[in-house]
Amino acid sequence: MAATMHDVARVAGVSVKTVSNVINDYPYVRATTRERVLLAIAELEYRPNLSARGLRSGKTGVIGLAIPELRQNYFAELADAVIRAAERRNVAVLVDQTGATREGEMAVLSGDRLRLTDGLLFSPEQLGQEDVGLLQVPFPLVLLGERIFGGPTDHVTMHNVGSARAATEHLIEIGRRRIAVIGAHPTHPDDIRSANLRVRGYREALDAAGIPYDPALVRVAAPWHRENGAAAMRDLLADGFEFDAVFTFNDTLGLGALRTLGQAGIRVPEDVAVIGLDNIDEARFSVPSMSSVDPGRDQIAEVAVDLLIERINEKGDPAPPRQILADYRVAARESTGFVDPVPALATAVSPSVLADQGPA
Amino acid sequence: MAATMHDVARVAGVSVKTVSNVINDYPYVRATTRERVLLAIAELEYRPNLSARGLRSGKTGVIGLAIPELRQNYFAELADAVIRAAERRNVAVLVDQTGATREGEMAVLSGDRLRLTDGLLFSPEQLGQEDVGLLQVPFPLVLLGERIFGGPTDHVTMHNVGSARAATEHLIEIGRRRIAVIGAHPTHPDDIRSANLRVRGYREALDAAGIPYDPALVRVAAPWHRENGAAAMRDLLADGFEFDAVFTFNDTLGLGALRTLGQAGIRVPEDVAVIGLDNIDEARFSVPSMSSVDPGRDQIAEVAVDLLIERINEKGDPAPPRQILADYRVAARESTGFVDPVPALATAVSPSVLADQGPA
DNA sequence: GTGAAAGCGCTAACAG
DNA sequence: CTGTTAGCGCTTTCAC
Repeated sequence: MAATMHDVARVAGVSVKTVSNVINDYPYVRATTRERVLLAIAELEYRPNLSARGLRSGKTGVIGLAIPELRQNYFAELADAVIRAAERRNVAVLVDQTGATREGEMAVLSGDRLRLTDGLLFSPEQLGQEDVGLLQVPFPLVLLGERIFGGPTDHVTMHNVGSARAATEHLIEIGRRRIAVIGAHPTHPDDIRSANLRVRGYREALDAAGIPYDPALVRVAAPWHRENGAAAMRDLLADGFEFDAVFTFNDTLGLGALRTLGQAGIRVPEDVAVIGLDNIDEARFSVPSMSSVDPGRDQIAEVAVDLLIERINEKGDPAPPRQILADYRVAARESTGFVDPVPALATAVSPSVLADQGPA
Repeated sequence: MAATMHDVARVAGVSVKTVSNVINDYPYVRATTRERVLLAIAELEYRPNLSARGLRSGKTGVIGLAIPELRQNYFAELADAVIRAAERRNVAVLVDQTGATREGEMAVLSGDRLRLTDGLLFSPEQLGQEDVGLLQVPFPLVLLGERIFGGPTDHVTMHNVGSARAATEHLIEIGRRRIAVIGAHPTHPDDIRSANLRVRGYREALDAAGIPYDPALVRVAAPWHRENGAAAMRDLLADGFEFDAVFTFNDTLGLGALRTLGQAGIRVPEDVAVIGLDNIDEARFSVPSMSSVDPGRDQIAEVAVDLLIERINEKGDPAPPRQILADYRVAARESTGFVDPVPALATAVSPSVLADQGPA
């Protein structure tokens, strides 16, 4: 049987209260007493029972992270960043996969799958703006991603319009004019999900450069998987190959498009420049290496964990929901004619806080 | 304040024991009573407090998974499989990253980072055979990977020798004779870690086919990252290019090697056939797609979770440690001259061209 | 500075 | 079949 606090107290010749004080860094403990207690702890290899602590304090020190699937690179890297951020704050992370299904995402919000967690970071992939009401849950929740805006919870997300505009501007800067896009969704024009936000950023860049918008260059691809990037590129080529650059709405689509271009014998970046968005690790290792926009994933993880912990510890009336947009930057690589930079490092954290709740 | 069992009992007009019985599917509860309790639970939106349950029962229903880094594809896919397997058994998974450091791995074993978990799945990357003693820990532990063998705990691992032999045999079957290897480690010949096991499988296949072993074709690369696969391939080419196939000890090395071959203008598979090991998702999407040996990751996850749960629930003297080897199979793709199996895709591409989105 | 004692919400004897 | 009750190990008033 593992040692309990009472055992420690007995061995150290003090009361359990004193042991508790030592463990919880209560300042008013005489140094010699503290020493004796620590000795007893070491001797007995005592470890606090976290279930008991959780029961007593109402907090477990664990947060949940609900994502579609770890095998999608983007989410693996997000989970990595979240776990690191949480660890720095002495919090553990329980990872839940929704399987990218609507039922999975609803189950997470119902709280049935919440296990021993104080709150949840949630990155939906199926739920959309029309489900915003489901975010009204009886536990601390921080929303990630670009599926829903203006909900009742804190929300940390990349800057969709800005990073799409940056990607497009990068292609324009290297002299491209016929810039295709892969990853649009066939949705209502006023829908604010990320595909449309990225189309908006793309058009803003075109407008600013005085380049006319050609709907024939904007291709649908959903979901944003490699197969669909490859297929969309095949379509683009079949339709007459009248473009000199492609902006794919994520890196996975871009890697698929690169594959098709390679098979078709089209040179990248000479004939077609390619840029993605997400800056997943893999983009550095394709042939050619792929330029991308880094949407500030590490920063998103840091901020999201901070906000969630803040909400968990919040007392009294909850503060109004906040939306945080991460900083972004272009990572230029071979696919847009740059030599690979030294590996990118974590950027400083200076999130832009949006006053209103409008979409990014 | 959230509802407790007592609230439910009061509303349903029964005792807490009955509520507990209903929740825990105790069979001997009258149907009408059960109905009344379920109604009260729904009405109050009651959720059991898992800290209390954990304290009482000594089990939390959570297991830990300690891996080097989620951003390594292999581990993301492993974690994915583990979480799925655990979910089927109604267990949650807390993911811990050791950062591929010795300190991180030791910290995990010390139990200091164990939080609310009933046991641990541990995949070391730094600890080696000499650290086998550290695996003697006071909590249920199941070892994964190929760093340590013969330890005091259950161990689930791929079949290193067998899958390396299968990879080599595959190359021999398509007519290759000068088969290089990338990924050997500069260790003692009697060391049993996976690099050596894979060299052994390679040699077994050569011997069986009557092909002489040429040490000049066996290249060191460590760690098994893309950069090192690319570098080893550059070395091989620089040394005279006297090989017609390469077996890389994991897929990541293989993708690096592919990159070098592509840059050097060497045709795959015509000039050089390539096969990896791990069968990560990414292997299906390189150019050309890369053959690999599937080491049975899903099976490893299933079995590992089963063994761990079994150990957690074990009473009395522990059974002796077991070692389980997973089944493996070759996934033949373009890099060894096979056409890809049709990729499973879920495309929603009716209008390939997006309708105009209105003014920007 | 430290001790005594209550009780967090649940499960599992045990009694009926 | 169902109710009563005693803790699980910890934190936290409240005394001293």
